Amino acid sequence: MKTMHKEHTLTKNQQIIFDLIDKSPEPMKAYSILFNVQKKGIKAPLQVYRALDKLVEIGKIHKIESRNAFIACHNSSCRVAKATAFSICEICEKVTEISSAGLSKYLANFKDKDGMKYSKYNLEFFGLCKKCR
Amino acid sequence: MKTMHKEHTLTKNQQIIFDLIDKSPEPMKAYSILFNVQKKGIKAPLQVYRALDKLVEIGKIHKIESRNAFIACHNSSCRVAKATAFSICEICEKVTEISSAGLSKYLANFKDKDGMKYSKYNLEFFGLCKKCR
DNA sequence: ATTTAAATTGTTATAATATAACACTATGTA
DNA sequence: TACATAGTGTTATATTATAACAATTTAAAT
Repeated sequence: MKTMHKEHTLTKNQQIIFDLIDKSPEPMKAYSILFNVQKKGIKAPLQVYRALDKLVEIGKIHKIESRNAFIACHNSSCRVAKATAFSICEICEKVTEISSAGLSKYLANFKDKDGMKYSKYNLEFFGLCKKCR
Repeated sequence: MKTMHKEHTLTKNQQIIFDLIDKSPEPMKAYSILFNVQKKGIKAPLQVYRALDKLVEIGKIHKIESRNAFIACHNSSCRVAKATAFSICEICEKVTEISSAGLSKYLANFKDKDGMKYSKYNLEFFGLCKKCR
């Protein structure tokens, strides 16, 4: 017993789909994932969506909401899908996960007018990446 | 000539759809909007989506990306759909536009690791509203 | 006033994204 | 073993969104 929280051992489908997304240089859409894993025996949308749901839940991947696409988590500070921030290039669609202690601290401590705090958030910045400017 | 920026006079379809969203206490989904405006002669999804696109573009409404739903803008400080922030209750799905000078200033000035600034962003906070706690 | 460009409309069809329902299988654990 | 929980495979369907094209309206610029 050495870890605080359970290590999620991925199931076969979850592992196949995670590996694909993790290798991809850009966010992947569900049906593109489906197309790419059909040779591995995953034939139906639901098999993909179920794996995606679980992978999002345990924080291995994130959904880019404005793009309906999924990206592997490369940010140790996003505590299990609770707090995510991305930059998105509006020309080339490159997406980068933002890893800023300052930003996550600011947002984690943000209180609205009623004094309410929110432990979970998703932030998407839009602009032009270096290449596209 | 008294205003700096053009006043967008809404077209008939845009006005019908904006009025509906503006009256709604909660974000509305496209096909729910369609159902509600069919009696006014708007019969096809595209007519709805085109009006929605335009209303989003001119900042009269915002899209709640995580919900695929649309809400009227009640925040004078969101400069034409460029910078939006919402709180979303995960139980009752109540959505509130956040109007915080501090937050918008912080995000407008946020620079990533490469020193890049993003003028446009969308932030969605999740939690439980007062009623649901 | 007439022309022209730009935006909007109406329409049919279809693409893309996502879930319901059900029977079955694997896995962990009491 | 038996029980609960999570995952699988499958078919069907629901939900969200856009393509393509012809017609019409609007704005503004001669």
